[in-house]
Amino acid sequence: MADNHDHAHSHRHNHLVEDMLATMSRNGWRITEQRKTLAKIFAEQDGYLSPKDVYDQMSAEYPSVSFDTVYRNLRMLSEMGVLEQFYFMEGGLKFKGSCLSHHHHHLICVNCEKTMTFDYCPMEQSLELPGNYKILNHRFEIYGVCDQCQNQS
Amino acid sequence: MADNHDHAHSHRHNHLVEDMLATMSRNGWRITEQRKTLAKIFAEQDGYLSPKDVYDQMSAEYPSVSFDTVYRNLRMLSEMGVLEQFYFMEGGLKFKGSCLSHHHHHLICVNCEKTMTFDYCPMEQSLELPGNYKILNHRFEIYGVCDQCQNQS
DNA sequence: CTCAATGCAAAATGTTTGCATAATG
DNA sequence: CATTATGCAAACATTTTGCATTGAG
Repeated sequence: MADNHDHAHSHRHNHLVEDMLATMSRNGWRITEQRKTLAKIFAEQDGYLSPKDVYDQMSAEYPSVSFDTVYRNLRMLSEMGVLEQFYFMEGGLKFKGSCLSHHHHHLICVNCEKTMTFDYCPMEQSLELPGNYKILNHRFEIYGVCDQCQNQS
Repeated sequence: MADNHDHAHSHRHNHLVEDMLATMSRNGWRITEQRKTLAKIFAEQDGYLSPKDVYDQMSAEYPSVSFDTVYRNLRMLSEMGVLEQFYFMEGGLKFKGSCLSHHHHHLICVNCEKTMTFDYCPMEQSLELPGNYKILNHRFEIYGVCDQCQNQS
Protein backbone atom coordinates (compact mmCIF):
# COMPACT_ATOMS: atom_id res chain seq x y z
CA MET A 1 0.00 0.00 0.00
CA ALA A 2 2.66 2.45 0.97
CA ASP A 3 4.38 1.78 -2.29
CA ASN A 4 1.99 2.93 -4.95
CA HIS A 5 0.69 5.56 -2.60
CA ASP A 6 4.15 7.08 -2.37
CA HIS A 7 4.76 6.58 -6.02
CA ALA A 8 1.59 8.36 -7.06
CA HIS A 9 2.56 11.19 -4.77
CA SER A 10 6.13 11.58 -5.86
CA HIS A 11 5.15 12.93 -9.25
CA ARG A 12 3.02 15.61 -7.70
CA HIS A 13 5.80 16.37 -5.22
CA ASN A 14 8.45 16.83 -7.84
CA HIS A 15 6.14 19.12 -9.71
CA LEU A 16 5.47 21.19 -6.61
CA VAL A 17 9.15 21.38 -5.76
CA GLU A 18 9.96 22.60 -9.25
CA ASP A 19 7.17 25.16 -9.06
CA MET A 20 8.49 26.54 -5.82
CA LEU A 21 12.06 26.67 -7.04
CA ALA A 22 10.98 28.31 -10.28
CA THR A 23 9.12 30.96 -8.32
CA MET A 24 12.17 31.68 -6.19
CA SER A 25 14.33 31.91 -9.27
CA ARG A 26 11.84 34.17 -11.05
CA ASN A 27 11.89 36.48 -8.04
CA GLY A 28 15.66 36.69 -8.17
CA TRP A 29 16.44 34.40 -5.29
CA ARG A 30 19.23 31.91 -5.45
CA ILE A 31 18.55 28.21 -5.28
CA THR A 32 20.54 26.91 -2.37
CA GLU A 33 20.61 23.43 -0.91
CA GLN A 34 18.60 24.59 2.09
CA ARG A 35 15.92 26.12 -0.09
CA LYS A 36 15.67 22.93 -2.11
CA THR A 37 15.20 21.00 1.10
CA LEU A 38 12.64 23.51 2.30
CA ALA A 39 10.66 23.16 -0.92
CA LYS A 40 10.76 19.39 -0.64
CA ILE A 41 9.53 19.46 2.95
CA PHE A 42 6.49 21.51 2.06
CA ALA A 43 5.77 19.58 -1.11
CA GLU A 44 5.64 16.36 0.87
CA GLN A 45 3.45 17.73 3.60
CA ASP A 46 -0.28 18.45 3.44
CA GLY A 47 -0.61 20.08 6.84
CA TYR A 48 0.89 23.03 8.61
CA LEU A 49 4.40 23.13 10.01
CA SER A 50 5.76 25.38 12.71
CA PRO A 51 9.19 26.97 12.28
CA LYS A 52 10.42 24.42 14.82
CA ASP A 53 8.97 21.52 12.80
CA VAL A 54 10.67 22.85 9.70
CA TYR A 55 13.93 23.34 11.54
CA ASP A 56 13.81 19.76 12.83
CA GLN A 57 13.17 18.35 9.38
CA MET A 58 15.85 20.54 7.85
CA SER A 59 18.47 19.56 10.37
CA ALA A 60 17.85 15.92 9.53
CA GLU A 61 19.39 16.67 6.12
CA TYR A 62 21.58 19.61 7.00
CA PRO A 63 22.71 19.21 10.60
CA SER A 64 24.39 22.60 10.57
CA VAL A 65 21.32 24.57 9.52
CA SER A 66 20.47 27.47 11.79
CA PHE A 67 17.16 28.69 13.10
CA ASP A 68 17.43 32.15 11.70
CA THR A 69 17.96 30.83 8.19
CA VAL A 70 14.80 28.81 8.53
CA TYR A 71 12.93 31.90 9.68
CA ARG A 72 14.38 34.05 6.94
CA ASN A 73 13.41 31.60 4.25
CA LEU A 74 9.94 30.97 5.63
CA ARG A 75 9.34 34.69 5.68
CA MET A 76 10.60 35.16 2.15
CA LEU A 77 8.60 32.27 0.80
CA SER A 78 5.48 33.64 2.44
CA GLU A 79 6.07 37.06 0.96
CA MET A 80 6.48 35.46 -2.44
CA GLY A 81 3.23 33.57 -1.98
CA VAL A 82 4.84 30.15 -2.13
CA LEU A 83 3.81 29.48 1.45
CA GLU A 84 0.66 30.39 3.32
CA GLN A 85 1.04 31.34 6.92
CA PHE A 86 -1.52 30.81 9.53
CA TYR A 87 -1.68 31.48 13.22
CA PHE A 88 -3.20 28.69 15.26
CA MET A 89 -4.60 30.00 18.51
CA GLU A 90 -2.74 27.37 20.44
CA GLY A 91 0.41 26.45 18.64
CA GLY A 92 1.41 29.76 17.14
CA LEU A 93 2.51 30.53 13.64
CA LYS A 94 2.59 27.76 11.07
CA PHE A 95 3.21 27.45 7.38
CA LYS A 96 2.06 25.29 4.52
CA GLY A 97 2.64 25.18 0.80
CA SER A 98 0.04 27.34 -0.89
CA CYS A 99 -2.08 26.52 -3.86
CA LEU A 100 -1.57 29.37 -6.25
CA SER A 101 -3.98 28.25 -8.94
CA HIS A 102 -7.45 29.01 -7.65
CA HIS A 103 -9.45 30.55 -4.83
CA HIS A 104 -10.55 28.10 -2.19
CA HIS A 105 -11.02 27.65 1.52
CA HIS A 106 -9.74 25.14 4.05
CA LEU A 107 -11.08 22.33 6.13
CA ILE A 108 -8.51 21.75 8.83
CA CYS A 109 -8.09 18.81 11.18
CA VAL A 110 -7.60 20.18 14.67
CA ASN A 111 -5.68 17.08 15.64
CA CYS A 112 -3.17 16.39 12.85
CA GLU A 113 -3.71 19.66 10.95
CA LYS A 114 -4.16 17.83 7.68
CA THR A 115 -5.92 20.27 5.43
CA MET A 116 -8.37 19.78 2.61
CA THR A 117 -9.54 22.48 0.26
CA PHE A 118 -13.03 23.18 -0.98
CA ASP A 119 -14.32 25.62 -3.54
CA TYR A 120 -17.47 26.97 -1.92
CA CYS A 121 -16.98 30.61 -1.03
CA PRO A 122 -19.45 32.56 1.12
CA MET A 123 -18.50 35.80 -0.61
CA GLU A 124 -20.25 34.59 -3.76
CA GLN A 125 -23.54 34.96 -1.95
CA SER A 126 -25.13 38.38 -2.00
CA LEU A 127 -24.31 39.20 1.60
CA GLU A 128 -26.00 42.06 3.34
CA LEU A 129 -23.24 43.65 5.35
CA PRO A 130 -23.52 46.43 7.91
CA GLY A 131 -21.55 49.67 7.65
CA ASN A 132 -20.07 50.86 4.41
CA TYR A 133 -16.85 48.96 4.53
CA LYS A 134 -14.77 48.73 1.40
CA ILE A 135 -14.22 45.01 1.37
CA LEU A 136 -10.67 43.84 0.86
CA ASN A 137 -10.53 40.20 1.70
CA HIS A 138 -11.99 37.48 3.83
CA ARG A 139 -11.23 34.34 5.67
CA PHE A 140 -13.30 31.22 5.99
CA GLU A 141 -12.07 28.06 7.64
CA ILE A 142 -13.78 25.01 9.00
CA TYR A 143 -12.23 22.97 11.78
CA GLY A 144 -12.90 19.38 12.58
CA VAL A 145 -11.38 15.98 13.12
CA CYS A 146 -10.38 14.08 10.01
CA ASP A 147 -11.39 10.51 9.24
CA GLN A 148 -8.05 9.02 10.29
CA CYS A 149 -7.90 10.89 13.58
CA GLN A 150 -11.49 9.93 14.41
CA ASN A 151 -10.72 6.24 13.96
CA GLN A 152 -7.36 6.07 15.61
CA SER A 153 -8.21 6.91 19.20
CA MET B 1 -23.21 65.38 18.57
CA ALA B 2 -20.64 63.90 20.89
CA ASP B 3 -22.97 64.50 23.76
CA ASN B 4 -25.99 62.37 23.06
CA HIS B 5 -23.77 59.91 21.28
CA ASP B 6 -21.79 59.36 24.44
CA HIS B 7 -24.88 59.47 26.54
CA ALA B 8 -26.62 56.81 24.50
CA HIS B 9 -23.52 54.67 24.77
CA SER B 10 -22.97 55.00 28.45
CA HIS B 11 -26.06 52.97 29.27
CA ARG B 12 -24.91 50.13 27.09
CA HIS B 13 -21.44 50.41 28.62
CA ASN B 14 -22.62 50.20 32.18
CA HIS B 15 -24.67 47.20 31.26
CA LEU B 16 -21.70 45.48 29.64
CA VAL B 17 -19.46 46.26 32.57
CA GLU B 18 -21.98 44.77 34.98
CA ASP B 19 -22.32 41.69 32.76
CA MET B 20 -18.59 41.13 32.76
CA LEU B 21 -18.24 41.67 36.48
CA ALA B 22 -21.19 39.36 37.14
CA THR B 23 -19.56 36.65 35.03
CA MET B 24 -16.29 36.99 36.94
CA SER B 25 -18.13 36.80 40.22
CA ARG B 26 -20.17 33.81 39.09
CA ASN B 27 -16.94 32.02 38.19
CA GLY B 28 -15.55 32.68 41.65
CA TRP B 29 -13.16 35.49 40.75
CA ARG B 30 -12.81 38.49 42.95
CA ILE B 31 -13.80 41.91 41.72
CA THR B 32 -10.73 44.05 42.07
CA GLU B 33 -10.19 47.62 40.99
CA GLN B 34 -8.03 46.49 38.07
CA ARG B 35 -10.68 44.10 36.86
CA LYS B 36 -13.31 46.81 37.02
CA THR B 37 -11.07 49.03 34.94
CA LEU B 38 -10.43 46.20 32.52
CA ALA B 39 -14.16 45.62 32.09
CA LYS B 40 -14.72 49.32 31.50
CA ILE B 41 -11.99 49.48 28.89
CA PHE B 42 -13.49 46.68 26.86
CA ALA B 43 -17.05 47.93 27.31
CA GLU B 44 -16.07 51.28 25.86
CA GLN B 45 -14.18 49.85 22.93
CA ASP B 46 -15.63 48.30 19.77
CA GLY B 47 -12.38 47.16 18.27
CA TYR B 48 -9.53 44.92 19.27
CA LEU B 49 -6.89 45.80 21.82
CA SER B 50 -3.43 44.33 22.21
CA PRO B 51 -2.11 43.51 25.69
CA LYS B 52 0.05 46.61 25.30
CA ASP B 53 -2.98 48.79 24.47
CA VAL B 54 -4.75 47.44 27.52
CA TYR B 55 -1.73 48.00 29.70
CA ASP B 56 -1.45 51.59 28.50
CA GLN B 57 -5.10 52.30 29.21
CA MET B 58 -4.90 50.57 32.56
CA SER B 59 -1.86 52.49 33.69
CA ALA B 60 -3.68 55.73 32.96
CA GLU B 61 -5.93 54.88 35.91
CA TYR B 62 -3.60 52.65 37.90
CA PRO B 63 -0.05 53.82 37.30
CA SER B 64 1.36 50.95 39.29
CA VAL B 65 -0.34 48.20 37.30
CA SER B 66 1.99 45.54 35.98
CA PHE B 67 2.14 43.80 32.65
CA ASP B 68 1.78 40.33 34.01
CA THR B 69 -1.43 41.21 35.80
CA VAL B 70 -2.83 42.49 32.54
CA TYR B 71 -1.84 39.25 30.84
CA ARG B 72 -3.23 37.13 33.63
CA ASN B 73 -6.55 38.89 33.56
CA LEU B 74 -6.82 38.88 29.79
CA ARG B 75 -6.17 35.17 29.75
CA MET B 76 -8.71 34.50 32.47
CA LEU B 77 -11.36 36.63 30.85
CA SER B 78 -10.82 34.84 27.56
CA GLU B 79 -11.11 31.45 29.22
CA MET B 80 -14.35 32.61 30.81
CA GLY B 81 -15.64 33.75 27.45
CA VAL B 82 -15.93 37.39 28.43
CA LEU B 83 -13.29 38.32 25.88
CA GLU B 84 -12.66 37.01 22.40
CA GLN B 85 -9.10 36.69 21.31
CA PHE B 86 -7.88 36.99 17.83
CA TYR B 87 -4.50 36.86 16.19
CA PHE B 88 -3.94 39.53 13.58
CA MET B 89 -1.28 38.41 11.13
CA GLU B 90 0.56 41.65 11.58
CA GLY B 91 -0.06 43.02 15.03
CA GLY B 92 -0.20 39.82 17.02
CA LEU B 93 -2.69 38.81 19.63
CA LYS B 94 -5.59 41.09 20.42
CA PHE B 95 -8.71 41.00 22.50
CA LYS B 96 -12.19 42.41 22.39
CA GLY B 97 -15.30 42.11 24.50
CA SER B 98 -17.34 39.20 23.22
CA CYS B 99 -21.00 39.09 22.46
CA LEU B 100 -22.30 36.10 24.34
CA SER B 101 -25.91 36.28 23.17
CA HIS B 102 -25.96 34.94 19.63
CA HIS B 103 -23.89 33.40 16.86
CA HIS B 104 -22.50 35.89 14.40
CA HIS B 105 -19.47 36.78 12.35
CA HIS B 106 -17.29 39.86 12.05
CA LEU B 107 -16.58 42.56 9.56
CA ILE B 108 -13.30 44.10 10.64
CA CYS B 109 -11.70 47.36 9.58
CA VAL B 110 -8.07 46.65 8.75
CA ASN B 111 -7.17 50.22 9.61
CA CYS B 112 -8.84 51.03 12.93
CA GLU B 113 -10.00 47.49 13.72
CA LYS B 114 -13.52 48.68 14.44
CA THR B 115 -15.67 45.60 14.17
CA MET B 116 -19.26 45.12 13.12
CA THR B 117 -21.18 41.90 13.45
CA PHE B 118 -23.52 40.27 10.96
CA ASP B 119 -25.72 37.25 11.26
CA TYR B 120 -25.20 35.47 7.94
CA CYS B 121 -23.40 32.21 8.51
CA PRO B 122 -21.99 30.10 5.68
CA MET B 123 -22.45 26.93 7.73
CA GLU B 124 -26.21 27.25 7.32
CA GLN B 125 -25.78 26.40 3.66
CA SER B 126 -25.66 22.75 2.74
CA LEU B 127 -21.94 22.67 2.08
CA GLU B 128 -20.39 19.78 0.25
CA LEU B 129 -17.19 19.16 2.12
CA PRO B 130 -14.39 16.78 1.20
CA GLY B 131 -13.11 14.06 3.53
CA ASN B 132 -15.19 12.79 6.41
CA TYR B 133 -14.26 15.37 8.97
CA LYS B 134 -16.29 15.60 12.11
CA ILE B 135 -16.93 19.31 12.06
CA LEU B 136 -16.28 21.16 15.28
CA ASN B 137 -16.31 24.83 14.51
CA HIS B 138 -15.57 27.43 11.93
CA ARG B 139 -14.33 30.90 11.36
CA PHE B 140 -15.56 33.48 8.92
CA GLU B 141 -14.32 37.04 8.86
CA ILE B 142 -14.46 39.79 6.31
CA TYR B 143 -11.82 42.50 6.22
CA GLY B 144 -12.18 45.94 4.77
CA VAL B 145 -11.88 49.63 5.41
CA CYS B 146 -14.70 51.22 7.36
CA ASP B 147 -16.58 54.31 6.27
CA GLN B 148 -14.69 56.65 8.60
CA CYS B 149 -11.26 55.40 7.60
CA GLN B 150 -12.12 55.61 3.90
CA ASN B 151 -13.06 59.27 4.24
CA GLN B 152 -10.34 60.44 6.54
CA SER B 153 -7.24 59.99 4.38
C1' DC C 1 34.69 36.93 -8.91
C1' DT C 2 30.62 39.40 -7.04
C1' DC C 3 26.83 39.59 -4.41
C1' DA C 4 23.37 37.04 -1.96
C1' DA C 5 22.68 33.42 1.63
C1' DT C 6 24.29 31.29 5.73
C1' DG C 7 25.68 30.49 10.60
C1' DC C 8 26.77 32.40 14.77
C1' DA C 9 25.90 35.21 18.62
C1' DA C 10 23.39 38.41 20.64
C1' DA C 11 19.33 41.34 21.01
C1' DA C 12 14.61 42.45 20.84
C1' DT C 13 9.91 41.00 21.56
C1' DG C 14 6.10 38.95 23.73
C1' DT C 15 4.46 36.05 27.35
C1' DT C 16 4.76 33.25 31.60
C1' DT C 17 6.23 31.90 36.38
C1' DG C 18 7.66 32.03 41.52
C1' DC C 19 7.25 34.36 45.41
C1' DA C 20 6.48 37.92 49.01
C1' DT C 21 3.07 41.59 49.84
C1' DA C 22 -1.44 43.70 49.54
C1' DA C 23 -6.36 43.50 49.14
C1' DT C 24 -10.91 41.10 48.61
C1' DG C 25 -14.85 38.67 50.31
C1' DC D 1 -8.92 36.38 58.72
C1' DA D 2 -8.26 33.05 54.96
C1' DT D 3 -7.31 33.07 50.51
C1' DT D 4 -6.91 35.24 46.08
C1' DA D 5 -4.82 38.91 43.23
C1' DT D 6 -1.03 41.87 42.61
C1' DG D 7 3.71 43.64 41.60
C1' DC D 8 8.27 42.65 41.08
C1' DA D 9 11.93 40.25 39.01
C1' DA D 10 13.47 36.91 36.48
C1' DA D 11 12.73 33.13 33.21
C1' DC D 12 11.17 31.55 28.94
C1' DA D 13 9.88 31.14 24.07
C1' DT D 14 9.89 33.05 19.74
C1' DT D 15 11.51 35.93 16.22
C1' DT D 16 14.84 39.40 14.45
C1' DT D 17 19.33 41.67 13.59
C1' DG D 18 24.55 42.59 12.67
C1' DC D 19 28.40 40.79 10.92
C1' DA D 20 32.08 37.75 9.16
C1' DT D 21 32.19 33.64 6.23
C1' DT D 22 30.52 30.62 2.65
C1' DG D 23 28.61 29.47 -1.71
C1' DA D 24 25.59 30.29 -6.00
C1' DG D 25 25.39 32.29 -10.42
